[in-house]
Amino acid sequence: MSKTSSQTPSSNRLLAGLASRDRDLLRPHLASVDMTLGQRLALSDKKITHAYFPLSGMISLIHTYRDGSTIEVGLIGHEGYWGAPAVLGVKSSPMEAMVQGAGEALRIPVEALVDAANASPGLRAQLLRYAHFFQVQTAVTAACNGAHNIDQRLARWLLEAHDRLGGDEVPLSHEFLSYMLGTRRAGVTAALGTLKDKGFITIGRARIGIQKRKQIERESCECYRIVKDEYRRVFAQPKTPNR
Amino acid sequence: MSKTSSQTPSSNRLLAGLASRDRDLLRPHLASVDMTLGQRLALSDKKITHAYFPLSGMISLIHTYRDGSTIEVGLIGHEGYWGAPAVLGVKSSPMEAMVQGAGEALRIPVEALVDAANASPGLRAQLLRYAHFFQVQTAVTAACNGAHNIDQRLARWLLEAHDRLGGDEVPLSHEFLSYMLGTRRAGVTAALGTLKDKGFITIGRARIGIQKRKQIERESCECYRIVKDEYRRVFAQPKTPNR
DNA sequence: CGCGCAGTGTACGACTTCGTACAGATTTCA
DNA sequence: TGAAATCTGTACGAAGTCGTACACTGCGCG
Repeated sequence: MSKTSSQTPSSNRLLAGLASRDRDLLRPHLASVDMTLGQRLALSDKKITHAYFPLSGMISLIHTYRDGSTIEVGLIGHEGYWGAPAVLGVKSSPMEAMVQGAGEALRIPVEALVDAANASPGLRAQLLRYAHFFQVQTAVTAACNGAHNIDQRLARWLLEAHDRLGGDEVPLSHEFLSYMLGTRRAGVTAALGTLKDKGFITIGRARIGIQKRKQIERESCECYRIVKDEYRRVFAQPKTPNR
Repeated sequence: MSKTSSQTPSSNRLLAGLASRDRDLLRPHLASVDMTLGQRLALSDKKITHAYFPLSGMISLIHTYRDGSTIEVGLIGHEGYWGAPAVLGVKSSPMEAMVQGAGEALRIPVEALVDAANASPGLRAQLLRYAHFFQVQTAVTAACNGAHNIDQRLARWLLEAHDRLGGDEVPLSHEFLSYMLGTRRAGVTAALGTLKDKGFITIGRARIGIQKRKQIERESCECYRIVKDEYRRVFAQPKTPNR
C-alpha cells in the first residue's frame, strides 16, 4: 500500500501526461540538471530564464519580507513545473523559487517553452491546467495560514514533502521548516515533538522519518486533501471521467 | 490628489486595455448585470457558467471549511475579472466567488470567452496576464495570513476595498469583515476601534468611512503595496516600459 | 582527537487571539 | 409605536504563539 524505501521518481507527471508529439516538441530543448538544497532557481522580480520540470526533489515558492522573514506560498515536485508566469506572459514574479529538496529536473529556456506552447494547443492546455492547480494550491495555503494552527500546518507540510521526496525521510532542520511555515524554530520543535511522542515520526539530526503516514493525515488539517483532490480532478485521465 | 466623493468606475480596466477589435470580439456576448451583496457567482466545485468583468463593486474569492468557517483568498474589482479557471481550461474550482460589494458587471458565458481567447492572441494574453496577477495576489495573501496580525491585515483589506468601491465608504458589518479575515467579529471591532481612535476612519452601522488613507497605508503591512506594484508592472502600458 | 558549530530540547514572561457572553444602540418591520 | 433583529462595544479566562535565552548533543573539520 505505502512503500517504505527510496523510490526516487524518474519522470515528471506533467510531461508524462503529454501526447508523444508534444514531448517531441520539448525534447530538443530539455536539459537534465541537478538541483541542490538551497539553490535559487528564480529571484524576486528577476527575469525567469528557465522553466523546471522536477523528476525528483522539490521546489519551494517563498516570499521574503523586508525584515528578512520568509514564508512559503507553494511547493512543486515531479507532479508539476516551475515557470508558469512565463507561460502566462510575464517575465518575472515577486516570489522566489528555491530548491527545498535536492533532486533532478529537466530544464528548458522559457522562450523555447513558450514557442512550443504556441505551436501545440495540447501542450499549452497542460501547462495552463497546472497553472490553475497551482493557483488553487496557493489559495488553500492562504486559507490554511489564516485558519489553522502550527501542529496542523506542520502535519500538512510533512505530507506534501513526503509525496514529493523519494523514501520516508524529510532531510530538513527545524529551522528550515520554520522558514517555510513562517513560525519560530522552537514552535516547530514542539510540534514535531508531539508527533514523535505519538510514534508517527522519528527525529534525527536535520532528518525527519515518516513512520505512520495515515496517522499524520489525521493530525493534518483538511487542506492537504483539498489540494490532493483538486490535482486528481484537474489531471484526471479522459478515460476515467470524474464528474 | 485623492477624491472624496462617489466616483463609481464605469469601465473595466482589463477590457479598456484591449485592442478595439478584441473588444468587438467580446461585445456581442457581454451582458450588463447587477451584482447584489452576498450573491454567489460561482459555487465550490460547480461548473463556472459565466465570467464577470466588474464595472463597480467587488467579488470576493472565499474558501469555506467543513466546520463552516470561511476566509477570503482573493478580491476582484474593476481592475480584473472572475473566470480565470475556465480560461485555464478547467470547468470548476473549489473556491466560491461571492459579491462583497454591490455593483455592476459585464457577464459573458465562459464558452464564448474561451472561443474569443482562442481567436485572438491579444485577448488571450490579457486574460492570462491577469491570471498571473491573481496568482501573485493569492500568494501574497498566503504569506500575509501567516505573518501579519489582525490590525495590519485589516488595514490592508480596507485599502483593497477602498480601491475597488466608489467613494470613501465601505458598507460592511464587522461580522462580514471577520469572515473575510478569518478572525472573530470582536477582533475586527477592536482593530477598527484603534483606527477610529487615531481618526483614520469613522464607524457607522455596517459602514466604515475612510478618512485618512495615507495613514491607513502606514498601518497596513507591506503586502498592499507588493500587490499594487505587481499589477502596475504586469499591466504597464507599452509606451512606458518599466524594466 | 578534540574543538567548534549546527541542531535540538526546553523554559520564561509577554503578547495576541480565541471562544463566549452580554449590554446597549440602531434599524427594520409588523 | 412596539417588538424583533441586527450591529457594535466590551469583558473574561483560556489557549496559542512570540521573542528570547540557555544547556545539551552529536557531527564535521582542522
